[in-house]
Amino acid sequence: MPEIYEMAGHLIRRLNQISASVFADRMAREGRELTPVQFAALTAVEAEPGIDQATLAGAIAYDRATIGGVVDRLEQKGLIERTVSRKDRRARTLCLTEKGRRLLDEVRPIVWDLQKDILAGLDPSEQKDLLALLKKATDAGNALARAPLQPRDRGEKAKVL
Amino acid sequence: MPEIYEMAGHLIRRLNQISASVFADRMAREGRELTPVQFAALTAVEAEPGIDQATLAGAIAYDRATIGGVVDRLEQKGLIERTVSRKDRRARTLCLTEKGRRLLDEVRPIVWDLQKDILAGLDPSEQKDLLALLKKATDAGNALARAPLQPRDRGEKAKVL
DNA sequence: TACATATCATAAGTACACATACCAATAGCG
DNA sequence: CGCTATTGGTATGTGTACTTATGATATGTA
Repeated sequence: MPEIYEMAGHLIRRLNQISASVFADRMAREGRELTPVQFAALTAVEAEPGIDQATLAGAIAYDRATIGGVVDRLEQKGLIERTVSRKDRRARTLCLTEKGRRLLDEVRPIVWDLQKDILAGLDPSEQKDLLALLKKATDAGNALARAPLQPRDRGEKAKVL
Repeated sequence: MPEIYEMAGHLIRRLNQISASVFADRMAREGRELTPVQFAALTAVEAEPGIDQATLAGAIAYDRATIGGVVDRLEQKGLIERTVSRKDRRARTLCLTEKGRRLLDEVRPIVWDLQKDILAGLDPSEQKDLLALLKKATDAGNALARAPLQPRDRGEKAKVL
């Protein structure tokens, strides 16, 4: 019987913990206040302006209820604008504000750069292997997650505007 | 500039999400109500009866404040007993109850078995590789986490009883 | 022994992450 | 057109996961 320290679940949780910590530390050091989800949400809204909350949730693999709160905070910070859709009065259409666009442009290179710190203990070839294995495992396990990723067509524009 | 879907942070989060989901689903199917942390905590208390909360937190790499809540819930379920230490009146000594010991014995094989479902998309040799890389990356990044793992000596008995 | 320092647990506050249930609104179908 | 099923967002509740602050207690040192 393996110890928990050898189990997949434990190791994955630990690495996620490290990853979140690296992200938070780096943001703090850069004088930014942005969480990983918030960054992902901004990125997805930029890629598809006018996206509604449910579609956004699927695009970054989060729960609908969770995204509600995330968007609340992004709106409070003035990074995102939320308007009732004209096509579907249930839906909230999301767009970046000027401030949001600017912040995203500034933060993106930082987030990109910090990725290497997460796996700093591995040499480049190991990093590449790990990334490939993570990709394969997450693709295969996607359906098992509570909030599966709902891949979006690259060219797809928001249908619900 | 890579998309978020290719970034280490995103992939790690997704795999953790899948891992947590597999754990929860399996527990529900087996008619058990136990979260991953709760399982880890029970395991650590069994390995070192009389351990205090801060040491427990270090042993399974959780924040001290988080563990407080986890232990609360385990105590409420009657799986753990919490008593003020006689050696140090600040510390709370933790021990499994008979019910806790029984539950742990029943659940352990299930948790062990479910690990393979988390990485079901990978073939055995890839699973082995991924596990090794995860181990190396977490060991190397341990100090970066907010709640680093404080490895315990295998034979070490609780000093604070 | 007096005192500064460190440690254990808890409290309060923020932010996820999810389940569940609900309402408003749309969509599919006969 | 009316009925039913589905969907988008929110509300509520549970359980992490962390920060910062506080009180009680230990500990090291002068």
